[in-house]
Amino acid sequence: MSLCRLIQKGDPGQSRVFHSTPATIEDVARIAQVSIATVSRAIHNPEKVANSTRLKVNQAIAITGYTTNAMARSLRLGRSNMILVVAPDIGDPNFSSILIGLENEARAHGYGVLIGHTQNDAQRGLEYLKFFDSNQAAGLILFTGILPFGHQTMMARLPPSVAVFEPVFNGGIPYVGVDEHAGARKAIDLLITEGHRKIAFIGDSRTRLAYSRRREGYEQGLAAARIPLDQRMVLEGDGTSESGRLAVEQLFMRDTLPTAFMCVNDQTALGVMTGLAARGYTMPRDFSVTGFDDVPQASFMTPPLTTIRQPRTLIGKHAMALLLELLSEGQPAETELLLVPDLVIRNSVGPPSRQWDPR
Amino acid sequence: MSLCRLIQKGDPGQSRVFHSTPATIEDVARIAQVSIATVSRAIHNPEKVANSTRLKVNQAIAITGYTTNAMARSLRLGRSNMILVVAPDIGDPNFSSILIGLENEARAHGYGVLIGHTQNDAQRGLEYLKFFDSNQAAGLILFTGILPFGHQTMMARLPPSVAVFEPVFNGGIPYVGVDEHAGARKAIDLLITEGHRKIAFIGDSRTRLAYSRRREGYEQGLAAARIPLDQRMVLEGDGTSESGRLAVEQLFMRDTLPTAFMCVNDQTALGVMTGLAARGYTMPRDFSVTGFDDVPQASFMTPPLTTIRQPRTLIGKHAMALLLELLSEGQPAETELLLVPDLVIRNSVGPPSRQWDPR
DNA sequence: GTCGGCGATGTAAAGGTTTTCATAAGGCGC
DNA sequence: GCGCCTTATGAAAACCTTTACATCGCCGAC
Repeated sequence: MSLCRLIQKGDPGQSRVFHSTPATIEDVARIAQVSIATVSRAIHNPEKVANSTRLKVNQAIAITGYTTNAMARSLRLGRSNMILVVAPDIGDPNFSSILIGLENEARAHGYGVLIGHTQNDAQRGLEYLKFFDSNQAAGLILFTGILPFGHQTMMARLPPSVAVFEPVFNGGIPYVGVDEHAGARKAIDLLITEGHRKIAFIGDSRTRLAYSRRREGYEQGLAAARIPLDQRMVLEGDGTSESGRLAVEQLFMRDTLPTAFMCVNDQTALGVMTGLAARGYTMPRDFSVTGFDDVPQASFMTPPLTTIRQPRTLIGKHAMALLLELLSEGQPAETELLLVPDLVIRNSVGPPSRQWDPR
Repeated sequence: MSLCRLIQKGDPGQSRVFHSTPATIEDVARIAQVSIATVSRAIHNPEKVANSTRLKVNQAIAITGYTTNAMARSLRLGRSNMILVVAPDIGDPNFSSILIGLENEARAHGYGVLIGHTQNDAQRGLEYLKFFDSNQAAGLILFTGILPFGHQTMMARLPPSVAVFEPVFNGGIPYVGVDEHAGARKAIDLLITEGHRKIAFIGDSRTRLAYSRRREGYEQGLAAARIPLDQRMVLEGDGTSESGRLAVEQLFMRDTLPTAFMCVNDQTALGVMTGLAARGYTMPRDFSVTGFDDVPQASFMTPPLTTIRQPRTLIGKHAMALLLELLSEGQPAETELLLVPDLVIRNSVGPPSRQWDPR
């Protein structure tokens, strides 16, 4: 009779996999002839039950195909095993690779990944907070440094969070990203090694830490090579390819042209190359160009772009690990984790053209 | 005294948003001076409570900032408000746009989107089934026509599912995707309109319905223009750019060359164009090439690829709508929903070169 | 032989919700 | 004025788990 419920529930003609109602801990307890408390312990604190009992329970679990009901568990425990990942735009070319890292790490620890995108709409960002209010998510990954709700007001209710890819402006939120300095240095050092001395920096005036850090890397690289910084060579765009094109136009209106363009990101680099191509120049013969990020299109540009690759999947992995640590320890081991990005050499960098640098 | 718990729980110096413990339905009931049953009804079946009572409850909800605990709700209801989206590879260029549509539609209906990727590993696919066993997800969206677990065995336990982008081989699973026939017709018709008569089709021999349908579209287009089908013009690749390059090599070894290449997807088209460029030809002067999908790189190819755009976001939206309908109605309204894709004209198609078509 | 302590297990409460069933009140037809 | 139907509400069970506490038996030390 201890088997009666199982049989009654299952489809007798089929194997155990085809229950209409999933088995509960009670089914397991009945078959193993123990109490539900023991079953729970056998699962989550195996060292607390006798070997013989554990064996019986495991057999019963195998027979019933029991899986813990996560809803009941979360309800009881007061926390879920979901992590919410919010991005302003899921379509961001960087997003999916980071997501892979996030998801892998989460899954390895029994967590699920929930996604949301806000389209930069604070209202929509707020909607996602309900996942925390209603206990459906335990932690938050923030993409692109944007707090998806009003800044100050909401800090107090903010769940355990980790920012990824770009730090959150002004927040005390742990951050996992790339060592922008080191990356920028790799780009500028390459250009200098190729022989360039007049190197323009096409920046991004939006207040993102990442961008100013890349610029600092540029300046440090020049300084290290004892090349004086020429402010006329530093232009501010907004990170779009259009702003890259505009920067080229501006430079051509002046008397001094650079031999190379170091761009704050790949989009800008694309714009720069488009602008130069429109004027009839060929890269890297006439000008050298570097980007930053290594977006998927980078290898399809003409010429394929030499750039700094974001270790996206790795960033995701570490960010999730940090968040899970935060969740269990309460305190993050570190508040900022920077990974050193690699230089990807393609075909947009060469020695300076004699035409512009007749030295 | 009805307020005492609220005050005790809240931080008196702050607004209601900063509770340490979230309000429960009981807090609301106490403040509104009604039973918890009434509160629940006021929220989910407003027409079942008196107007005056509903008002009291709503005020109490506003005061407490109450949000239904989704865990408790799901536990009680036996179903969750999460939809699992599984893809073999999250990094797939088509994935993120579809995801946007999926997520938007889900959120609009109070559902959350959970993601998983299997890397084509059935074992990992199986792991995701636990989300259903444990009641954490109510429905499943399958990406790229792959059932992430062994085929036959698992069909019986399969949760309500909708396939997206590509139909699931042999499964009775509702499918939302693109009208491959219509799309292929748009490509072939364009080439024919430009004057091409000798058009090669570089296919994908893998058994995906999508691919054979595109080929059917190719054949129908030829038939409609009364151009006899030349089997030597139909090559089978495997959907990779490498197979596109190989197809070019094969064709050049024969006596008859086409004037245009209709490719089963953009990757193949990229390979074809690479192969042609390697032999010194320029598109579209010497050859015309079309793709299918409009992957993000398509506009960065040389020349920018004329292709058929998958209405990805729309597909996602409809797929999620279909799944939610399935969840509430039990039966899908339709079992296959095909959206007509648009032709995106860029610069890889022109009139046939005199060199190959001296007519 | 008794007692303390310890290891293994069971009992029961708690977590927050939805819903069935019962109750109560109010309105209406006769 | 009575009974019946309807409408509004409340009490309590059920969903499934985890865990604090209680119980029980056994071993070793005295």
